[in-house]
Amino acid sequence: MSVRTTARETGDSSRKRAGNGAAVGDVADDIGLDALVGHAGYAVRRFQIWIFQDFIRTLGAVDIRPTQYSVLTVIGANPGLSQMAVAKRLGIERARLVHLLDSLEQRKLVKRVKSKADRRSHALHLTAQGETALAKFKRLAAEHERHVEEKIGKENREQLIRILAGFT
Amino acid sequence: MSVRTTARETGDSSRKRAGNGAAVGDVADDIGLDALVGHAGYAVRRFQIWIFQDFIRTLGAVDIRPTQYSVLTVIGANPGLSQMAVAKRLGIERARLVHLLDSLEQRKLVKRVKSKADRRSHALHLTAQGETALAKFKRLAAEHERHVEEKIGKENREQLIRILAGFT
DNA sequence: AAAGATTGTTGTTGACGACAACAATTGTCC
DNA sequence: GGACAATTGTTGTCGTCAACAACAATCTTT
Repeated sequence: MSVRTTARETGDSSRKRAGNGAAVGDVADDIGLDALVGHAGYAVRRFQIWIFQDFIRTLGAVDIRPTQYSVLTVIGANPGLSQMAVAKRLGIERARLVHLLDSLEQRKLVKRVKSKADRRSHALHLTAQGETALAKFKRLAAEHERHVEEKIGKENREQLIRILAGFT
Repeated sequence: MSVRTTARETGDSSRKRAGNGAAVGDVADDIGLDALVGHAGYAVRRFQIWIFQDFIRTLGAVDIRPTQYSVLTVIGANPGLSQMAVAKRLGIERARLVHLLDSLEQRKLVKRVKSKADRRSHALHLTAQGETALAKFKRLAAEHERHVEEKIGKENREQLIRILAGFT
């Protein structure tokens, strides 16, 4: 199967599958992906890379990465949560959350308050500075979301969110 | 594996947006995500993690990870490609591809043939063993794809692939 | 032929997920 | 009430992965 070709290296060769049209263009030199098309995971991975890069770039001025943003958002919406609760909600290891919070606390965006109900745990809160900062982050995140719309279309973005709502 | 079976309890309550329905269930204890809902990137990230885990698990018996599969697929469809061409096509660093190929070559699935046209580059080919192995991998990948269908629905999967076709 | 670009390679850095072990604390069971 | 198990935050290790930087060998350009 698929033995033919002398195919010089970089060279195009193989008249490929014209049916698709366009595609990334930037990346696609013109090599036939064939079997890779139709794999949901591959498309999702590539899209996820793109969307994260845009997020990081758009929020670059405030130096906030996607994971940090999700942590701040959850704490902002649910003040007093324990680290365990936040970690479970976002699907990240509590060990990883420690470093994330160390960083955010160092930047005075979050504070760990010793819980009196359970002296093992910390109640997480945004600082006043953290609140105003998060408001700014949200505006930038909204801008990023507009980039997504421009990229895949307004309806497609909504479709996407609807389809994947179960994973949120 | 390692599907942590959520223990009860987050001691939060705070009933929030119940309108969503279902959701992951495993993850969502009941903490309001609020602003996180509506962010395409977050949903995509969570979905991508799920889909990769299923892929890795489904192809676990043959010890093939998503990136390895994509490399084999591209080489199988375009024999003779250079490492640079494969890397560019898949959007991975050529430095990273070196290790990937080292591994695949060690397993006798791929061979690097010195190109006589350009003595800097290697022409990549599947070995005979690699061809038959890839056929098996593709059957398992198809099974994985069926898992995706079961998870999000047949039409939704097709919608997804259609929406993200530009990134493939 | 000299200067510059490309290819494969090695190495480093940092974000990230998965685990394991630990002290402090709480919960449970007898 | 007290021994034992479970939970919480923490530290550390390991492996994956993207992003760079540097390098030797080899084109390509002038």
